This record gives sequence, structure tokens and C-alpha cells, in this order.
Amino acid sequence: MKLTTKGRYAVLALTELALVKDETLVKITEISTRQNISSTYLEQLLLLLKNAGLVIGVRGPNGGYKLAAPAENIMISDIVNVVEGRLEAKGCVSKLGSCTGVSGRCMTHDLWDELSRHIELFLGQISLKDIIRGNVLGRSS
Amino acid sequence: MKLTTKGRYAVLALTELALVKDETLVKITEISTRQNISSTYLEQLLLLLKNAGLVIGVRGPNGGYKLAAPAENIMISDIVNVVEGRLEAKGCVSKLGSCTGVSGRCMTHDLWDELSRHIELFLGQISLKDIIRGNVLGRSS
DNA sequence: TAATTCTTGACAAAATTACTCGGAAAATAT
DNA sequence: ATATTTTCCGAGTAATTTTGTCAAGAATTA
Repeated sequence: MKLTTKGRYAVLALTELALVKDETLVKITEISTRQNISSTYLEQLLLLLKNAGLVIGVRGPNGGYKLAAPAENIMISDIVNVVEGRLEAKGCVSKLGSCTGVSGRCMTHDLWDELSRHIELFLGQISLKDIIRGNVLGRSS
Repeated sequence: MKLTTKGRYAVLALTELALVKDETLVKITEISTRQNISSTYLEQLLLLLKNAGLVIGVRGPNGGYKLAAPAENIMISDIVNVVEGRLEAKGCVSKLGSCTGVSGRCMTHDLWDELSRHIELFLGQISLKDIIRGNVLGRSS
């Protein structure tokens, strides 16, 4: 499982897009100054998100980005998966050779597998709408 | 949240300790050859786990490591926390200045906070005993 | 045309991860 | 006692990943 600034920046940026009125275009520079994030770095992330179909980019004066779907339909797991790469259980699950102790498949295999599923399930339940509504706290219980 | 080879190796190593009969000492080289992990790297990890009180190291010939508590009392979160450092929600939660968009506290703050709690809760429910029993799958539902 | 903004790719600094190495300390066996 | 086996400990290093920067091009609008 990975969770770096990439994922946080991406969610943050899309939260900004979710905050404005529908169809309003938001420029990268607006987000970067407001959130104090490198604008050129944000470019890369938004590009990924565009190619993944989560946002739509419009060029030219008054251009910018907007969400490709309603905020309640975009889940955090969608966003994180795009910029961080799939957060599949590491090591023995993804790489084929690394699970080779004496007993072939290592005993912790299922653990990381299940953890990944667990995280994905959690982030898959929370939408951008939930975030701008502050509807997140207390979900662990 | 971090989850690197450190955490996986540590859990794997302690699983090996949990597999043998009580009070049996297991050498680093046994684990490293069986699991194909660098023995000198494993040393560091086991040292951390020893200082944290999770395992007991015995020096000299026929020495080795053993668990400091019954396998059912050692939780995966204990192990991971020791070697990876506390997996506190990154960015705006830990570093003080990084949460400073225009609105002060960023909107995604609660999200990462809750995710951390969620992961910790999950790994805190699974013991070494559960792993060697294969009693892990299906916990997400 | 000129300004604006996204698009793309290559490159570079910084941080982190994943080790290696050399030796010291403790315990045992001979 | 001495040699051997093992953990203990600190420092150093190579590889990888993260986190950007930079420069130029393409599309759109005024």
C-alpha cells in the first residue's frame, strides 16, 4: 500500500473541483496557489486523472479542469488508484518470485491481500461529495 | 501509511517464530535462508523488535530468537508500528504547516485521519496466531 | 494574431528504502 | 582458556522512489 503526496494532492485537487458550481472550469494555478502545491507537479497528476477519465481538461483562455462525473460518483479509491498505481498487496502478491520461501506460498500472503481489499473497500465507500460535506469521521466504527 | 518490505519481513520473521514449539530458539540465518531474505537486513529488524519487547534474543551457540509473548497476544499492528514507525496519517495531520490552504485546515484532513485509524484497527485485530492458522481471509466483510 | 491554458516528455534534486560492512559482546563447547 | 557461534550495534552505501523543474508544443478563445 502506498499513500504519498501524490494521492493526497490528487484528492485535494479534485476536492477543489467538487467545491465549485457544476461545469465551472478551475485552472491549475488556482488550485496550486490556494493549496500551496507546485503547479507543474499538479499538472502531471491532473493529466493522469484526465487520461483515466476522472476529469475533463479544456484548453485556451478561460480553460481549466472540471469533474467528469458528479462528485457523489467519484470515489476516493478511484483517485488514489490512478495516481499511486494500483495499491495491490505488495511483495508476494504482485511479484511472482518473491513468495518463495520453502513452503512456496508464504503464510502472510493472505494478510496483505486482505489488507489491500480492506483499504480499497474503505476508500471505495467515500466520495468527493462526502469529503466536501465533512461526512467522513467515524466510519471506522 | 507506509507498508514496505520492512513491515512484511518483520511479520514474516515473527511468523516463523510463532510456527515453532514454545521456547524454541530460531536463528536469523534459518529465517533468512528459508524465506530468502538478507540476513544482515533481518538482524536490524529483529533488533528493533527486541528493543520493543516483542521478541527475546539469546546470544551464543544455539542462541536465536523467540517470541516474548504467546502468538495470540502479538498483533500485526504491533509489529508493523515498530519497524515502519507509527503509521500516522501523513501530511497535514503530522506536519503542522502543510495543512494551510486558504481555509486553514484542509478538507481532506479527516479522510486520511480516518483511514489511518481504519488500517490500525484492522491490523490490530489480527494476531500471529491467526496468521499461522490461516484465519485471515474474509475479514473485510 | 496574441494570449491563455493544457499537453507532453525529459531531466534533476531530495528523500527514503534496502541493504552491506566491520567489529564488539555474550554465551557455549571443546 | 580458547575458539566458535550467535546476537548486538553503528555507520556507511547503493538503489529506488518521490517530488519536483524545465522547455517546448498544441489547442482554444478573444
